[in-house]
Amino acid sequence: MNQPKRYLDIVLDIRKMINQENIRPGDRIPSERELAERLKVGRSTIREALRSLELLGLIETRRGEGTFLSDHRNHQLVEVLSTFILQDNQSQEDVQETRKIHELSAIRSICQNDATSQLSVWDSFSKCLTDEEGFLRSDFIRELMVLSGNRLSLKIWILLEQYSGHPYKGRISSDETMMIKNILAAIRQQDADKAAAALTGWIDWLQKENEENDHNS
Amino acid sequence: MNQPKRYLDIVLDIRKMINQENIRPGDRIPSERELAERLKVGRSTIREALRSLELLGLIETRRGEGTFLSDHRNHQLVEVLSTFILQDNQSQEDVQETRKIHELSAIRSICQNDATSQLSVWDSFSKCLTDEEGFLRSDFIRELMVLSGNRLSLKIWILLEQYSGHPYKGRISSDETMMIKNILAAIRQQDADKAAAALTGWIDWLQKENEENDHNS
DNA sequence: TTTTTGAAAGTGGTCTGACCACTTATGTTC
DNA sequence: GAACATAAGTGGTCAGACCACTTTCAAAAA
Repeated sequence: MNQPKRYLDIVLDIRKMINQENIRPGDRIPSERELAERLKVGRSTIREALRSLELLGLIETRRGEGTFLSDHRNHQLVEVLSTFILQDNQSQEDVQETRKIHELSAIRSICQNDATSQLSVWDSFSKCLTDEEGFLRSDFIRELMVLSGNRLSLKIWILLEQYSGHPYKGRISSDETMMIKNILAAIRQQDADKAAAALTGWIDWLQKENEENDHNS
Repeated sequence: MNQPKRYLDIVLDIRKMINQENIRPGDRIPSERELAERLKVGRSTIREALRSLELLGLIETRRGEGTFLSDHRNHQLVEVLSTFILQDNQSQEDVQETRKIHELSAIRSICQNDATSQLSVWDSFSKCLTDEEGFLRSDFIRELMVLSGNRLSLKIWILLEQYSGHPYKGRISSDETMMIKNILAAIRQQDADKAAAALTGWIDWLQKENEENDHNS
């Protein structure tokens, strides 16, 4: 009777327990030893279930303190999945392009925000531009991703940015200031197509820049 | 100094091992006992890492046979996650939206292909439409993702599609045939904006459809 | 010879008990 | 009352032991 995985039942039992005892995100769940006793299984089985849930970002464990129900917004699974997905996808082009996909979608999304959100967006960016000292390209793009409001997309972008060799390292040059101002202007006008085009221009320009640097070095 | 989780390192070690030894989906990976010896950790630690990967659908374990690398198409991830996470609106919306991002980018990319590629695209889709029996919505969208040529984007999409509860299950109804024809027409005209708009229409229509079904059941 | 059988080896599944490292609560001392 | 030391509780890890199951392969049977 191929007895199907005990730890999977445990996962469901734990979920049921969380429901019944009204455990909320951030609360502590019973200790491993207590769970083992209550569910009448070994502690190792409990741990296998918990580790799975932890990898999914559903719970959080702190040594010496306990196990806590997470507010599963972490999307931690992306990090692990990505290492598996990207393993055979050495095609750098795919990574670059996918990163661009998320960036362009983000700026389009921002353009479609309502006016009040629009205002805060403007604030964030113009503050960045005036602060000439130490403001990096990656900060600008990251701000873009954050403001789009899609946290999953942000997480994916962070990973892709790392995997594609940090294309946005370095400070914003005076040449680029104009491009960025064009991007901001398009956002202000809520013109998604124009903003996307302007951003594409900057990204491609940067990429060419990076390639030249790679050649020289 | 909070020693970072050992089993997470193991996950990465296993990934590296898979890479180095060129283990392909379907192949067997070393036994738990061998992994424990090679990585110099206890078997229980190995198991915690493997259980996590199993829940993610990245590997498959068969008692008495061994552990096998899966072609990440497994369902249990969705089942477990949905029981935990379905309540959380924000993250669900993020997943849906991110999936849509990849779909729209794919269709835009296809529209920008050259004429010869365009032709084969047309072939693939029209063959799907004439084959009325058993042609599923997911097949159409998947074909879209494949034809875009970005394999990384395709892989991410597959995961998101599972993670968001298989929104494209079911056959294409006669109502939808018209929408799809509009999409194909836009592709033929290489009009990216039009194609994206048409696809958005279909996706949103489908989403509304799914929500109604959920209410009824 | 070919087929059947069955014991052995190998694998994942589970349990137990023992430490370790860390945090929190408790109580003691100053 | 404050500072410190101790104990209790918790997750992290390990080793060893069975169990259930599959595969293998050599011995026995046909």
